[in-house]
Amino acid sequence: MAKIKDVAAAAGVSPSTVSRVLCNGPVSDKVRKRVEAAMARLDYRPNLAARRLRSQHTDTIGLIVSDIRNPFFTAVSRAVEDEAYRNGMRVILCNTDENPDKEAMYLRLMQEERVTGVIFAPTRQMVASIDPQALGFPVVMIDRVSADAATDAVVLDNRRAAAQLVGHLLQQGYRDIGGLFGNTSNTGMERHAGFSEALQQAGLAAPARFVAPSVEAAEQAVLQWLAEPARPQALLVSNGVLLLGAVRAIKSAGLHWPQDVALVGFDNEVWTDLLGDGLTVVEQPVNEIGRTAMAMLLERLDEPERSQRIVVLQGKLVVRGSSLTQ
Amino acid sequence: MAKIKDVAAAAGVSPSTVSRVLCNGPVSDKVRKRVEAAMARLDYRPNLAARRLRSQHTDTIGLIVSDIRNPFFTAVSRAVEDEAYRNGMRVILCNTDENPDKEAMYLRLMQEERVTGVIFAPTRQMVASIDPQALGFPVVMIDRVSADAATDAVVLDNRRAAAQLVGHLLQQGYRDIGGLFGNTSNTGMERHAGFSEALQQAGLAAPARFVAPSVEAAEQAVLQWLAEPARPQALLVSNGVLLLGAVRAIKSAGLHWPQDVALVGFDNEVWTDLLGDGLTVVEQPVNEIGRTAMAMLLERLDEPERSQRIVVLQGKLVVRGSSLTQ
DNA sequence: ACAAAAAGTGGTATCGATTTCAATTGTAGT
DNA sequence: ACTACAATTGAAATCGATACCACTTTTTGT
Repeated sequence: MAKIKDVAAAAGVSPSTVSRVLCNGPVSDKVRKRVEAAMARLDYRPNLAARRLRSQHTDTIGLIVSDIRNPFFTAVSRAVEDEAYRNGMRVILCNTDENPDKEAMYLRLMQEERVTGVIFAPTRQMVASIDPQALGFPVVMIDRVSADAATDAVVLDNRRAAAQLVGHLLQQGYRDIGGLFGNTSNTGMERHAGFSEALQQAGLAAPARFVAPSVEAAEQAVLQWLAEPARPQALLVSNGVLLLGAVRAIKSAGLHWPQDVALVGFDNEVWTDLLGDGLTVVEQPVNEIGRTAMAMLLERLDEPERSQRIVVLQGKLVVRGSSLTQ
Repeated sequence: MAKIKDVAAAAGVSPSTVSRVLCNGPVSDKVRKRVEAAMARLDYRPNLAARRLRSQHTDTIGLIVSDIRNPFFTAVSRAVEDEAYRNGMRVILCNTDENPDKEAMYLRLMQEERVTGVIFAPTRQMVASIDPQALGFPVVMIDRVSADAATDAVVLDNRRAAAQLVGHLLQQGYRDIGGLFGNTSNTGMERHAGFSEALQQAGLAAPARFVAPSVEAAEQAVLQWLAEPARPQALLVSNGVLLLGAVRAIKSAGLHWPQDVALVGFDNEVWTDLLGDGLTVVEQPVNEIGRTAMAMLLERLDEPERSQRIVVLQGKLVVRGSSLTQ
């Protein structure tokens, strides 16, 4: 494969000049044409490893999420990648499965890659132990981070969103409301806080359960909960994955919403409007989260000393049949 | 950030020796311990760009798909990444949106990255024009490739799967069967072929329509088709994305399956068993496709001269209520 | 037309690792 | 104890680009 020296020789110029053509440096039009012709003739491809080593910037960002199969992360990652490629950067995607060891391993890998920056959806545990300053690259946290975090971050207003769902249920006349939350992420904790506060303000109990962030765990938990005598009239579920589990549980118990149990949740996934009269959910602005995270990263790179910033986005309440008493 | 020379100095050895520790070369235990201690003390992280440049292998593979938000590709990509990281390789993910220009651009990028290999789900257009030999790295095609392709590939037996669906519909007594296919991928073409053959063998017409691979396009097409006087009794839809569009169309037309129109399709997505009595689909072995593609790539790297191989996997017919006449 | 400034070009060092080859040390056999 | 051979180690070259500096050529202003 041709290298820069070959191109230089073929075009009758020095390697420096070829490099300048590649990087849009100052080159006369005549020479530029000649060099470009030589590149085309030799089918030249600059070696990115060499370029990165010498120039000391990798134009690569890391995106660390729990599981790309979670539609929330799928959507965010697509937005991040589009924005990254648009800015001439590449993305390395890592799935941690909510496992702090994997998180640590991938952060280490990011250091070896000398990435320009990282967008990170951490577990609760990692949020507590991480020191973003010591990493050597800027980090923008998404999801799963409390509003007092010590890094740049893009988050949903989780408390408010949960409170909105509770408010809607109260308005529909429900009083016996249970909450199901993921036990590994900060997001779950925040949504739980909003849920509790809203119910307490109404003078009601706020029974909550916490499960591992998987469809199966949620299905199991909801099945059991619905079989108990003190089963709630309405269920609030803290994300799309758990919501799917809840749906499966309710169906396999032979129950129906909203008659037997009302159901509301997070994440407006493609199937939420197809089930019966639809599921009431808070929709997260997934594209905006991804785009904003990438934009914040770029701004931080531009201006390393700017003060840390947290962007709080609002969810959108989408009311459908699963929570309407009519 | 510490470099290999610093570690060498701190451990009182030469850079070569540090390198040998890094690469599991021959080093005495005593020295290895000393070097590892120095690495830990200095918080050393090898620079992957430098290592790649010198060693001439990047341990990076490219994964080029149309859109990671298509659940089929989401699942495949997760399988590929797991397998890759397990083998000490990294993955660069690219979304082409079925756009041949983007495909070409990303292939070029892969060359600049000097990737070890690529896993690629190409459009029909690209399949026709690409010369995998000229790329400089091995390619394993997935999905979207006909059985006579000139590269390694992992594909579903699309003809047979489509024929299976048709067979099932025939057995249920349907005679008026329409097919909806994506117009950009080879997959759509193959499934159409299987569909046509099966119906012709039964002496029946095989009305087919082709649309852009998006939910909206499918919804539009199905809405229109169902409004025509000669509307089919049963509809076969060629992938999960189009299937979602068909579901939306049937719902918004106020129709029900299987009474008004039977519906069968591809891709066993999470929501397919939640709608009414469920949708009959052919499930693709998504994990196996990803794992196999990665494994084939590794084998090819191991043995560049082995003869080209195509692995044909079988789909699994999952019968649900949407196609049962009872 | 001339000085000063700007633009274009080439030579060489360098990024941070691995590789190659030579040198040294250690080990075993007789 | 001496040779032969294996196991470790170090010195220097190298991967393929860019950065820096010096030099030449062109442009600009007066």
